[in-house]
Amino acid sequence: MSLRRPTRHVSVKDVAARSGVSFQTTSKVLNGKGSVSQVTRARILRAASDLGYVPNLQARSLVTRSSRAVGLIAGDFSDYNLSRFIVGAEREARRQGYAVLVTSIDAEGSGGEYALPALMERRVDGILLAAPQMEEDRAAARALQGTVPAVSLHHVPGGEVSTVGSDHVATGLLATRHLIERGHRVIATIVGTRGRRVTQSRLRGYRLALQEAGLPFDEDLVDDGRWEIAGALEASIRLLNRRPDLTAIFAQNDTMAIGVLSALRRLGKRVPDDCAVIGCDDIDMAAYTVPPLSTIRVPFFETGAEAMRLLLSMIATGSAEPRKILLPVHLVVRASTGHRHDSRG
Amino acid sequence: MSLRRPTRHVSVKDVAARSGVSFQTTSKVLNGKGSVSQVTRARILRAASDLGYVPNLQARSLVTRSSRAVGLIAGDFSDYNLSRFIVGAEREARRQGYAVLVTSIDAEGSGGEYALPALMERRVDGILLAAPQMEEDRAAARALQGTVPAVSLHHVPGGEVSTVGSDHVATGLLATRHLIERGHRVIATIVGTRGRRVTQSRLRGYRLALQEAGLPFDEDLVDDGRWEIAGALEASIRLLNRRPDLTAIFAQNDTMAIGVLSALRRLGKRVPDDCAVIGCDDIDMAAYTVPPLSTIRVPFFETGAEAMRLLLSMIATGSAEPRKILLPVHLVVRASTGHRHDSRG
DNA sequence: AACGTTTAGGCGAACGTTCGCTCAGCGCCC
DNA sequence: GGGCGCTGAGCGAACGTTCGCCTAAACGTT
Repeated sequence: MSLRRPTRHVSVKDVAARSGVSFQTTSKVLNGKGSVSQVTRARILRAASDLGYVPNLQARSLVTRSSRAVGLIAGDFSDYNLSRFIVGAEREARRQGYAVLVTSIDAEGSGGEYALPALMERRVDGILLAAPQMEEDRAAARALQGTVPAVSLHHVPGGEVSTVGSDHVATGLLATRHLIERGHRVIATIVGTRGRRVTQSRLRGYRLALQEAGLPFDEDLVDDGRWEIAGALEASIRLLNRRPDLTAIFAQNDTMAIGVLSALRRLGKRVPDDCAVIGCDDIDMAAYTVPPLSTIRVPFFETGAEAMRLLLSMIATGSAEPRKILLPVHLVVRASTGHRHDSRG
Repeated sequence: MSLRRPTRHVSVKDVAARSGVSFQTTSKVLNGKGSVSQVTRARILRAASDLGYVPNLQARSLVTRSSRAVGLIAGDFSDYNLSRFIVGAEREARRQGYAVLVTSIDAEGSGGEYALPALMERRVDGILLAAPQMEEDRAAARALQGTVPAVSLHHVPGGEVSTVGSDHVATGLLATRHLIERGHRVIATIVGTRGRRVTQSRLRGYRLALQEAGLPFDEDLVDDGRWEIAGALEASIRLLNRRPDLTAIFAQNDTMAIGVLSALRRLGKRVPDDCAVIGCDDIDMAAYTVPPLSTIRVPFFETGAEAMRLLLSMIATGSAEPRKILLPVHLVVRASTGHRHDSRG
């Protein structure tokens, strides 16, 4: 009864003492290994349940050298997309009996240099990265080298880290192509933060679609909405000032699309008649804006699950060879892109 | 070099070997304990950094009997409110050097009976509950008894668990009182899931405000929006059918308020002239609906931080005495409740 | 009756720490 | 010059597991 600070938990030795066998035998029974007679097995199990025995996974991982825990380095998960991703990842980890240790890092990326060592101290078996603001963080990428298997939602400098994501180029392509098919010829786009890869890829999709249709690309039709409602609202106004002839706007996410709708309403423009709007992501709210928002559905939840699946398989097989997985996206048509537009170009 | 499955990490013994002292002395230096001469101290630190030593917190917690980790049992954290709460809690834990182990449980509450043992196996020092769907879960509450300090965001049967939350009665009161001050006399309310405590408390606030003003309470003015946009949309239509004379709607959260706005637009009613709308929570989007939504700001982030602070202090002091903390909410006036309404009652 | 083979369970060691005790050496004081 | 009190460092034990090896008894076989 040598008690230190906190109350002692019941250990395998306590169970052993109560059932009159060695603690190693107890361990065997509890893990279903070795050969133990029916009667002692029953006696041990009984004792364990009487005592309320809960195995100590920390002690176990000390000897097995595997914690069956993964670390998750996440950006702000009050962001809808990220949170869906995390839910998917957590669910999959749990399904496979892994614990998830989360550390979030701030928008400015502070905490990033702290997050990794903190997880390593806890001996996680692998790391899942979900913090887009780190995508150009070379220091973090280097720190990750040769530690533990890692999978990332975002790009990681060096290309040594496996990546799971959705096809952002296709996203931009499908959205823009849809507008073109609806008869639009002057199509603006509101992009997210310029430095981000997503932004560039979706923009590339946009240009590709224009090119396919033989439409010119015009810098005046691109503006920056900083991923925010307010940013997109202002960008919409600037765009319409520069190009009053535009008839459609592709916003690089649904949140910004809501800002666009807000701006158009304020300017007295009808959607989709005066101007069509399409977003990306397909957040819950997209179906309930006025008018309901056409969008490109991005499978965040599935991406998270898939990323975790990949990570756990890398842990299991010990494979370190980096893979890149892209999940498909698809078009969801709602009222904001309406029916066929009468091209006036 | 007795390597098992995964690669061996460098341990305190490796550092000791390289600097020619016993590993216990090395441990002392690394923890800043004991008395060690400057020169050996420097030598040890040098060796540790050369080798890239990372302490093993699992081994440490084995002997100290404290993992410096807390468990977080969360509902769906793609829910905005919950995610803000979690961000606040995680941030505070990190600030105090604690790791956070998350397990999410599904909407139906499945996974709840699994979550607790999973955390106990990992020997968390405390548990933070943030899964409103468990608020009547007696089995879970019992399972929590006498294990480890716990703090909850939601009510826990038995009242043995400390609770941190915001003042839901005040929320309903402030919202309704605001509408009354604006001159409204027939005020409807759209509630969330009926069984929930939040729902009941906010409804109580609503009734209190009516009573204050000498207005009658009418069941016909209450309908259920199930916390969802769609639910609130349907509820709004039912309400207006039953009571075409209503001039204001108080939705029990902003998401439902958006559904209300959507319904009113569909019915050709102007906001706030024909009908004023107020929500609760103050989600980001509230400022960008058409018209911008008046609401009651609920401090989710701060609630999370406060809850974690309480939990960690309980862990530190060993105190088990349950506390109830309520954080204040406040009114945010925007266009959806407009200016003074001409009472026609 | 002597010999393999299986079955049931014990035992020591290791995982990476922390902690408290011991002990040698040294300078200091009366 | 003997006792005292530091300082610097070592050592054994413990935390709660898993794992591989060992052994004693029981069994079946010619």
